[in-house]
Amino acid sequence: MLGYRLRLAQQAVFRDFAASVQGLSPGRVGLLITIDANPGITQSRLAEAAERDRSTMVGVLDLLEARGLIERRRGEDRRTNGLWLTRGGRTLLARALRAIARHEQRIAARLSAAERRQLLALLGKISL
Amino acid sequence: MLGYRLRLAQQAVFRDFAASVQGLSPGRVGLLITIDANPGITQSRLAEAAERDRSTMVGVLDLLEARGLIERRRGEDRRTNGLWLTRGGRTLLARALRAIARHEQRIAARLSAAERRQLLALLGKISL
DNA sequence: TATTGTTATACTCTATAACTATA
DNA sequence: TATAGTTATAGAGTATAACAATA
Repeated sequence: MLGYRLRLAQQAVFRDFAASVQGLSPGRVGLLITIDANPGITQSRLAEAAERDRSTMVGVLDLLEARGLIERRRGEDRRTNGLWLTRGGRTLLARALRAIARHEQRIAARLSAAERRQLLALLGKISL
Repeated sequence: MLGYRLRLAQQAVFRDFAASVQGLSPGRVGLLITIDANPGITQSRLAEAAERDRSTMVGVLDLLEARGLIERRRGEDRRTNGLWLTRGGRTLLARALRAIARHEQRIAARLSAAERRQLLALLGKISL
């Protein structure tokens, strides 16, 4: 029951996210944020941060690179690729972050400030 | 933030579910429950109930049938297949439901009764 | 004409194993 | 030997389009 209701709520929030941040899933935004905060991060360390296999990253980064959002540059350790946001990537990330802020406000508007705090606290207790 | 925390909580609960109910995902259990409650339900109406395309059902039902959990029987409207749980399906469903009850108790144990009610209410407010 | 189950096909997201180039 | 990126492959889980049988 709780798991089910949790999933419904998560899906509702996800739908709102997808509708407001077009063309960038939560996971992709997370990658862009991580790269933005750690310019030159290698693919493997990004994969660790996202808790994904490094082989999974390859295709995702291929897509982000093909869309002109990120750049791979060979590191001084020539086995590695450092990752950077392009100008376009920074622009899109900034736009996505504004959309996410509006999205959060829309979700938060369904709750009072106290309820929101409560919900976060209760979710924290469950997320062992 | 809220969406993210929601996802973490949902994943934590899902992990506990998967660990306690081996070999049957929440979605599959839902199908067995629906068939159990509606013996002879057709594939298309089951698909509607699960909010999936009827073509998606085919493969899932093939698997459940191959595992001997369900039976397809041609309906009097000979375009349709009626679905029934087999004896093995009923046994496994009963076992899964007991495991789910223990799972729910384990999750609920992280919250007081009042907190649990609160959480359900707050999730309801979000799940528009 | 419309519906049911099915198939062929495809897309997303994920992983494991093995390869290559470097270290 | 060990690591980084890559490729081939696979497996859930999902969908759309088209087809045969039936209504």
